[in-house]
Amino acid sequence: MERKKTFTSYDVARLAGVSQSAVSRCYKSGASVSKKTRDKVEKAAKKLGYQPNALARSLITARSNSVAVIISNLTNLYYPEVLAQLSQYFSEKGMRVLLFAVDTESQVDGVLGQVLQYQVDGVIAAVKLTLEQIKKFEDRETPLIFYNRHINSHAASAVCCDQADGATVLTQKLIDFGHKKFAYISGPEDSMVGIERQKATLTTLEKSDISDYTIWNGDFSYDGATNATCKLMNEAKQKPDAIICANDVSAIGVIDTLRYEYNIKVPEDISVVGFDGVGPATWASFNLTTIRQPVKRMTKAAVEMMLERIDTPSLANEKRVFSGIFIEGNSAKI
Amino acid sequence: MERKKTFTSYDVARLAGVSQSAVSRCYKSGASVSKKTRDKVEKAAKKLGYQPNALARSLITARSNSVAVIISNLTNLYYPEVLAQLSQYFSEKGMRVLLFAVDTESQVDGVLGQVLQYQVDGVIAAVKLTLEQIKKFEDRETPLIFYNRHINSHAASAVCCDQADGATVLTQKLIDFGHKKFAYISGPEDSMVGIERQKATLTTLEKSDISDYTIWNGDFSYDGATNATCKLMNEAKQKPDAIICANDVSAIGVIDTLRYEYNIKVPEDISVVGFDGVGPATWASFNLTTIRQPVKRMTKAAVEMMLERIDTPSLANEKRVFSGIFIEGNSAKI
DNA sequence: GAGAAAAATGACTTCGGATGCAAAAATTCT
DNA sequence: AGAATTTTTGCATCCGAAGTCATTTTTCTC
Repeated sequence: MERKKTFTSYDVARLAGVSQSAVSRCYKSGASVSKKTRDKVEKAAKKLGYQPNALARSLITARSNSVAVIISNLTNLYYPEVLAQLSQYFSEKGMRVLLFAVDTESQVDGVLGQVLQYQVDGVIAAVKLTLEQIKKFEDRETPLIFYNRHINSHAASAVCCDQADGATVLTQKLIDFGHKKFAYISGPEDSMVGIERQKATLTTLEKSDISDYTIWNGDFSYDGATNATCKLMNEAKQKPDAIICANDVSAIGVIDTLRYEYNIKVPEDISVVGFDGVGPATWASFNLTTIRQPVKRMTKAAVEMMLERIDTPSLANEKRVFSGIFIEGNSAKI
Repeated sequence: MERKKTFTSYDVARLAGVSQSAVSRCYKSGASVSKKTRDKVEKAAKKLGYQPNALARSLITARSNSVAVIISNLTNLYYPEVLAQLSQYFSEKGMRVLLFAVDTESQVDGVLGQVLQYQVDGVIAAVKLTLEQIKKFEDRETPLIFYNRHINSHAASAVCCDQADGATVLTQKLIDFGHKKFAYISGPEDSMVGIERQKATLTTLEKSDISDYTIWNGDFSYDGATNATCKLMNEAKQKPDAIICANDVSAIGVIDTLRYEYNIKVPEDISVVGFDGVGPATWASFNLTTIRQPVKRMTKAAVEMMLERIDTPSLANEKRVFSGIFIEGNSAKI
């Protein structure tokens, strides 16, 4: 495994007849270089196809210009959009994204070591971290921003969509319309987002003295929702007239199952609502009534907060909470 | 911007009462370290929360253990799955993914400089590159593997799904069933994949002396397909009895439009087929008849080829072409 | 227990670019 | 033109871990 033959600043310097420092300065904005030297260097660099070695630079400047993005479940339909946006915005700011896609949140711990080793300037985590794990970043003064995960303590910054608010709005609208019997298709038990949505939903129901609801275990997935729906239809004593789903993909699974397995009309017979506002939610087959998360604004906020904190590590932690946008589709009578 | 206070191998060495070399050796498998020293070092490292600096290591070893993945369009529904798999497999092999998500392929050129600067050990490109761009990687002996893009010359390795074969199978099945009048919803003009599928489709039709087909411009997207379908239904002299779509998302757009805008039954009145085998294709609403790309096998192959070439840069270029899998759904009479 | 072989260790150098500093060159001012 | 500035420039050093090599320690053999 012999070293690759790439050119270094010394090669450029030799060819241009200047010192290595001069070459280095040509790649640093605001450095003092005469036009003559700059021309010589640029010409030589071009001739050799020279590109500065970002690793060497990072080693000395202690800035890698890269950010780790830790995402739990890229097949979730919601996250790819988030990732694309983050990547886009960071790229515009001259930062690179080092992707850590974990299958299950249990893999997170193994990944964190890697994250630290790569000397990333910051971390965006769309997974849960323990306080201990958070502390590791704190100790290093590496800014950490959660995406759609709160942390009880104020140990880290976060960008979130207001899950509770969105769920409340949705539920209240269903109640106001006159729905009486509810079912809730839940997310995975260990999902913070799922728990918040569920809690807000149930609270809202109970505030209106509605106790006629059942909860069925989905897991944010189409298949999970399908199973939950079958169970619901087979086991529940009476059919609900509204089904509130933990996310859009679940809602889609529910709708499909109702329509194609039980020949039930949505929204005529049963209303179904989701949460997220993913692409397929707008497809004519579903035309979901849902809460859309303002992904662009959220990711942009995350990137901004990150850059601020990289420049000024002492900045206090901050949480930015965005309200979801109610989308009136045609999957619920509202 | 003062330097972050992280511990280095010297700190560990001092605390453990050994030399820096000893610390370094403890982190290299197969190095010669006595148990006593190793224990001392491990204890000290743990106490300080020491993590080796991957940048410094990469600088001296000329191996960054990271791979650039350049992807054009993460909102495409097909790519997130690819990215998740790549990330997963690379991670298992101890490699990191540096993500370069470009919006349009015109952004690629700007990104390539970055890719090189980061000293990635290899590049997976799901975008088109010019021969000149390819040559840059060749010059550096950085392995380059295309994903679902051919390059005419043998200048680079590639992992592809056999677009032509898949399209041929699908088309032939439709012909064999007895469909006579066809429409094709195309992909973007500059998409290699789209062109190959289209060409194979048309060739197959013509081989069976079918000239009764029309082509409508989609762009791999739901909305594009919707527009194309409306045009088709409004402008075509007679309705097709089969619509072949450049990808699954288009097919879904077509089905929805036919059903909800024109009240046409699929597959009873018109057959619709797609290509890719994305998640939503299996949803009950669509139950698409399609060709599924074996994404797991393809990404695994890409990762394997990459690791081989990183170890042995002199390896000849190689193309691995996988056949798609015919999925008989219920969106086409076949 | 002496001698030979093997294993472990640390001093020193290296990777490639950035930067402080002093010297040199260019510019401005008397 | 000469002095006083200001701008450029190059030398030397640094970042943090890895590898080379000579030296020391341990293990093994007879």
